[in-house]
Amino acid sequence: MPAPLYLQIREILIARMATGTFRPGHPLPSEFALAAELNVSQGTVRKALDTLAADNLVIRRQGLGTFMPEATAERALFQYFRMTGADGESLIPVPISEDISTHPAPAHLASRLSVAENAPLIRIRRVRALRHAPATLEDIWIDPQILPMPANGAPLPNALYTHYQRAHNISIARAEDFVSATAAPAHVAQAISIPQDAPVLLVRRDAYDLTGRLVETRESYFHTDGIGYSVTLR
Amino acid sequence: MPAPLYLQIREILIARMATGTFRPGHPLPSEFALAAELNVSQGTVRKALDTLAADNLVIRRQGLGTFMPEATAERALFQYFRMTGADGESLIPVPISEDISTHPAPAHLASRLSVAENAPLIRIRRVRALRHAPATLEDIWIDPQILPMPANGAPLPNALYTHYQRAHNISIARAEDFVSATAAPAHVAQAISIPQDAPVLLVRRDAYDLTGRLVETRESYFHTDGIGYSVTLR
DNA sequence: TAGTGGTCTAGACCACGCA
DNA sequence: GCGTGGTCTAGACCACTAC
Repeated sequence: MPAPLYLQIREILIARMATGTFRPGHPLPSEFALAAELNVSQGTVRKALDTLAADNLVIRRQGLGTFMPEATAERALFQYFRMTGADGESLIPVPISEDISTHPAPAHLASRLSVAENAPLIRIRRVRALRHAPATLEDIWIDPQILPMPANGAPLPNALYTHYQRAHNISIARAEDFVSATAAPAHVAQAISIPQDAPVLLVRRDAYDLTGRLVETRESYFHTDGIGYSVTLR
Repeated sequence: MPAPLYLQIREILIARMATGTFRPGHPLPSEFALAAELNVSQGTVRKALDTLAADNLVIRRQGLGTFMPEATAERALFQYFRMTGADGESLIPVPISEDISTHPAPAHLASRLSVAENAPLIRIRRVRALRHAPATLEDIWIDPQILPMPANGAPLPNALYTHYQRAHNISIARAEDFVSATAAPAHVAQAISIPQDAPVLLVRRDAYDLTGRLVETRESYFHTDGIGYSVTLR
């Protein structure tokens, strides 16, 4: 049995976003235009667009159109940055330092990123502040085969997802977080000025693009003094 | 400007679930029956039901009907228990001990539960195992004015949300989690057999019913050895 | 004013679960 | 076979945005 029409339409639209037929920040064709082109009714296109909007893969604005989302810093913050104050107040991370280098893939990351053990991986290590104090160290690992990067030298844009989208037309569509508690390793403790072995949050994140491909994995350590990972369950 | 019809219908249906007109585990009237009764088209009822289904407030089953969800143990696990293994494997908590008592509301909880400081609150302290080892201690706080409980004595059902729904017709509709890392307090360390001050996850949860009222707040400590809090962001 | 998405309706047919 | 929700269509009108 074939998939329902509106899901077929959905996949077509996702493919067009993934391949660059539609461009981030730009409107998609109108519902009627898509319906005419794809030989379905406008209601079916609407249903496909509604499912995409529910997954934050498009943004609908009455009177304006349906837009492919742009990976702005604001969007990354709102959608993917989950750290807040104890009362839910939103926090803004401020970059302190950043270091790009290449390393052989550690065993526990190689399988996650589907590369051979010891294959070269790019590692971005950065320290950021929350509430004017250093609070997090992150290691971001990417496969240079998917996302080439200046291994040394050229500065990196503030929001990485913006870079992925602009330079490589890779849009982050979904992230899986795994949150645990651990004792701060020495390099983390030193970077964010806390005692070694102090309790810290460790957030492991796998980020996937529109085609479902894993494009980045990161390990973020957070000092959780009046700060925590917030999420709503329904 | 009035709210759209389908949102008005949505609120009516929520109210009927909250007041017991619809019963957990039972089907709602069919789309056509509701449409006829509420003087709207079947399509409008469908849209209202779709938004409810998206929030897990009803369950739709083709050929059977649309059901008000029952707060079963399985459902509580699947929907609200976020702890998994490092590879995402789901874990099942096994009760080890449970203790019900009454305490004056601590300051930091009184405001959250909207009761006076030192007003009597019921506290359920329980210890549970994951993978056959004690792994979590939880303190669950409720206002006896909302959810009366046998302060001492009578045993409690395994799944608390089941009890809320069966005995008081209160369905949990939404939960807000705030996850941080902390050093294990003495009573936690002792209960789950880890060294005092070992890093543990602390999950603070506020749970709301169908009317948006906060009915429970809990603080859960987890030993995160190969275990973590998992969530997908879109 | 023109064009977009948002709401609402009406009706047809399909897929599923059960008696 | 019957009743349920699921899909698909067609068309009308509203609300918002830009020009």
